[in-house]
Amino acid sequence: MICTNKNCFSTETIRRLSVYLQNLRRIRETGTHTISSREIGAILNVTPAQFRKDLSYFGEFGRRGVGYETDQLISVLEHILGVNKAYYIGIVGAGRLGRALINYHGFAGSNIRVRAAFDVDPEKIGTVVHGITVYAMDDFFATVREHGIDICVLSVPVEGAQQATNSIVAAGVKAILNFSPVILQVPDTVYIQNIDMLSELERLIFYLNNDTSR
Amino acid sequence: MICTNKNCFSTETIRRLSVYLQNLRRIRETGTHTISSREIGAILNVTPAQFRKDLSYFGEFGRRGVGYETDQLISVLEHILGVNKAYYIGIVGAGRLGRALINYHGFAGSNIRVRAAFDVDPEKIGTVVHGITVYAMDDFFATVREHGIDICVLSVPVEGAQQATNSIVAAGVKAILNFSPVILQVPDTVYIQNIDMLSELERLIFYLNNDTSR
DNA sequence: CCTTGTGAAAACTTTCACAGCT
DNA sequence: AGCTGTGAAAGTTTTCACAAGG
Repeated sequence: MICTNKNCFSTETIRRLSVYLQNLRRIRETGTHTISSREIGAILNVTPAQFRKDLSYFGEFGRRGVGYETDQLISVLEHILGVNKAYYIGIVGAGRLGRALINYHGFAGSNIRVRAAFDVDPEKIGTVVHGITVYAMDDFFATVREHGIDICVLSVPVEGAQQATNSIVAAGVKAILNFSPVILQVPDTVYIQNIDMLSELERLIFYLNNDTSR
Repeated sequence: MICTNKNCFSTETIRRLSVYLQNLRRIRETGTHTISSREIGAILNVTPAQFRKDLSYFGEFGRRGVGYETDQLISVLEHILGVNKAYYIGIVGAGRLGRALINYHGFAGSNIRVRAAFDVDPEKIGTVVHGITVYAMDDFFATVREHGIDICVLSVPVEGAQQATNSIVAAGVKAILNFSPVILQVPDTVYIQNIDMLSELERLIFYLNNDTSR
């Protein structure tokens, strides 16, 4: 549950808004100028009512009898999410996963920019991966300042995850995307999203074992 | 909502059980033989009641006045999730992300084994990445049979995602972990979990912009 | 006749609070 | 005294269904 000064809505609403945005960008490429909640629902596997409700927390953006204008809907979503300005990412942990993320193609078309990477391994420090320099964790604080890092992606091994998190918090970064399979302890002024591949896979395994016929 | 022949419970329950399992394995390493729901709750940021409720759908595993035996709890969770036998993974798309996943360290200690990778790029086909051969998508069907692939991880670029999914479905694989930012269309006999980095980051950006003081 | 926006209802999930056992 | 297991209550999210508008 999230409450702004205007309204309260589900955290899932925000996740879905981002999914709507990404997919509408792709839909726009196909030359679709107008789209209804029913059409969006069919493409994104969401009920039309869910889509309309999600938007309703932020205003009225459609035309009755017609639907939504693709362009307008995209700017509305960008504005709601706040992604109409650039955000700078620091990748903490320049192992295989970290290096893959530096060059992640899915950020294309968004305002998210990877600006720096960090590691403790002297072999990696100073190397340049796809135009991004790998800095020492010792220089973390200064480098975060210098590059204006807004969000850190944590891709270090489990053992170092909490310690790296402490550095991130100490440097004043308020948002962390965590790929390590640990629950990080942070003050509640810092936002965390966890991406846990193992638990997603184990969930799939549960489904395979329990034909929860849908 | 998931219903087996015994019981109904939240899909979130399953996700959490997997998180409990991973963390209990780590807790066991520290020599903890007994643990209470209160202690687990503090470590994993879950209410003790939530933990007990999650388990209650599957039986009674604790001792009143004492707590849970770590070893026993781990086997119970492995058994519930069905991860006490090995599962074989095929990585579809051997780009940067795919290659990082082939060597993903987080699978250590689990029964999840990467067995094969696939790509359409002739440059990549036939190469061996950390002991895993990259096969041609043309050989997908046969290779899936040969290696007994249970789950496919989809790490191809957006443009090829639906087509690759169609091959996966046609080959009879019933579970997909999807890293591409598209909603895949599959028959409802196939289970999908989506991992969408961009939407997780955009959610963090929303939080940064709306101090939803918690 | 089609589609949006939305209160109200339904469905689902979490938390409470306490009986029951060690 | 301390902790589990759980029905019942509270809280949250989704869906329904329809008024209002093009």
